[in-house]
Amino acid sequence: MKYKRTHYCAQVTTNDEGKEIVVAGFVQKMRDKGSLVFVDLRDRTGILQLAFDDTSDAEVLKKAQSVRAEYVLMAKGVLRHRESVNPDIPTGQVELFVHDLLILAKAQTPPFEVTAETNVNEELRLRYRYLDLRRSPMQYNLMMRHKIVKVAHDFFDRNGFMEVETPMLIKSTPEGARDYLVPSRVHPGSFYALPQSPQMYKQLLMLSGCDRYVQIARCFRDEDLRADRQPEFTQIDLEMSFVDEEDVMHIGEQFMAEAFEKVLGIQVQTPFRRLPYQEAMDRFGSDKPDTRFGLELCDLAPIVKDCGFAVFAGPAASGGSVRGMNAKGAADTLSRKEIDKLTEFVKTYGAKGLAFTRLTADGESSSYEKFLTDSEKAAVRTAMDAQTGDLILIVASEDSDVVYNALGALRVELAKKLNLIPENSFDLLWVTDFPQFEYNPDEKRFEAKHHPFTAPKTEDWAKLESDPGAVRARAYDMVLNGCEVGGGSIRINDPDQQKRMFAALGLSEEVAKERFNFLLEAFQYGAPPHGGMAFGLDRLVMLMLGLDSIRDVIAFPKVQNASELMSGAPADVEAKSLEELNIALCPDKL
RNA sequence: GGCCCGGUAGUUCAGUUGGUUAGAACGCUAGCCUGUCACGCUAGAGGUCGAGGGUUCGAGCCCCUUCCGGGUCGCCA
Repeated sequence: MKYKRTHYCAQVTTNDEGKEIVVAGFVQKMRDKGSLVFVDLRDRTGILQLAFDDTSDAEVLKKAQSVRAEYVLMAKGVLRHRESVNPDIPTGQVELFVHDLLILAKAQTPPFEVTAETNVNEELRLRYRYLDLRRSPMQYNLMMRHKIVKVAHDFFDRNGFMEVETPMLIKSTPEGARDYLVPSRVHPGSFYALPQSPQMYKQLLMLSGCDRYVQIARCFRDEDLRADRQPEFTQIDLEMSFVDEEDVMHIGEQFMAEAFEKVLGIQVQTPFRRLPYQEAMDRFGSDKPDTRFGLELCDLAPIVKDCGFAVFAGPAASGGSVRGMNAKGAADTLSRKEIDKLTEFVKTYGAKGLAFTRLTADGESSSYEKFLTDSEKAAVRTAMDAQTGDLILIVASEDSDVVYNALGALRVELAKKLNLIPENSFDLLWVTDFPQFEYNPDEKRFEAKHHPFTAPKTEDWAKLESDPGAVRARAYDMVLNGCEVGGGSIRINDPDQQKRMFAALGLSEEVAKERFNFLLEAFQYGAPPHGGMAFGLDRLVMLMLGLDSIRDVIAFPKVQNASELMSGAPADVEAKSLEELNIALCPDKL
């Protein structure tokens, strides 16, 4: 470098006027007024105007006139007060009158304008991600992500956690999400898996006496993407020895409080509210409820179990579920047509339909009240606290999960439609007392809701074999604005108990041994009681920044079909590479 | 795997019941301009209408298939 940079663009202030300074960056914009030229120079801090005129060296002026958007420049000059001030930018009082200009790199015209507000198709942004990342909102997102990670390093260090790296090439365990597999060259026909989480390794670190572990860990799950889900993502992963739920949750809350305070300057109240799983489901139809608004669910089964409307009476009488919510004051906001749309909406969650009563000031209409007696009709209205102007929405199903899911989703959809969600608000809570198991009707067996290392509540061990559906886990999820941002549990630390858990999950002793022998074996050598949790970093950053796409907080994200548009990954490999790995492709399946 | 939405200059979009040579803005190129900062003025270039097939005298528009991107259900211990 001919010169050393002395200032970032937006760091200069009126106090620097008269000083000789050197700045470097990209050309945001060039305005050529003939013998008066302005160049807006951008670096990651912001923009500084460079000025040239006919008192400039002729060569320098000519060079300035030749620059184009996104050229890379270094400029040496004297900072001076502007003749005409621009109040819209932080450096709008000053400009750099340039004595020497270095064009360090030329740039092709970019495929889209590199400006803060861009309206461009995301596909194009991702194809040219390096240009997209030059934009100030993306710079901001990456910087905020960095700050959250920094808080994590500092906070956990201060609290006695040590960072340990766990392997990326591990043994595949077919439980849970689909693994990404990596073929082994030296073991033909064998595969590593990329970790879905460092779960077993961090438990082994507790057994190793690390006592408190943390890792900013990359995790991989070969499942379909969503707006808030990437196949490759980052967890703030932690584990602690000699603790119970309270200790882990306390650390988790303290970390969140520090992150919000140091990164956003927002005080969050600790301890967070706690909601047992069943209450969350009954009131909000979700195990990750957004409690920033009402629209709570109401159980109508007791009222309609004997009614003449089979759609309600059937599920209500036979262990299914009939629940509703009252969209207060929405009778006029939502037309029949929009209610039909909501009906289609709940159908995507497996509901057969959406019953409604619309109490507009001009009159009442209902899809189901004609089937009820006057007293049943009144009882439903009373239970829902229905007044003129309200809209009652009801879902009934033999499958309670369908009712919870449909209404849980409908609740959020309605809140958005009716603008019930306060902006810039953060709602943090714990959901506790999760069921240990989830019944899988296809495989006709119970599966771990969390994972197979989660300890059941002490008093529920007795029901492990006799009534698995009633066993509650020592697990907890942290929920932020209706999204799961973290979760964890107290783990099983006794090898016999762990074996018993595997058996309850339908894993034969042989299978359990084959998959988890190293863990079971390790536990024979004395595992301290331990537990931990993991935060989804990407999702946390997204929510803290009020964004609705996880891709906006990941430098180089993947798109819906799990490919990366910039590099084109995944891609074919040379036949030689496959040969080396003893891998043959099935051409008819490609 | 299912459902929904989108794909027209470099970009964002418009494009009438299917009808001549597919438009606008921004950007780009060239020229002019001493206080611009959404600079201004003048001129200009720029299109396999995602791709393939079909219907039709005629397709950006209708039909089928397919590719790409987004949302979502399933899936995500």
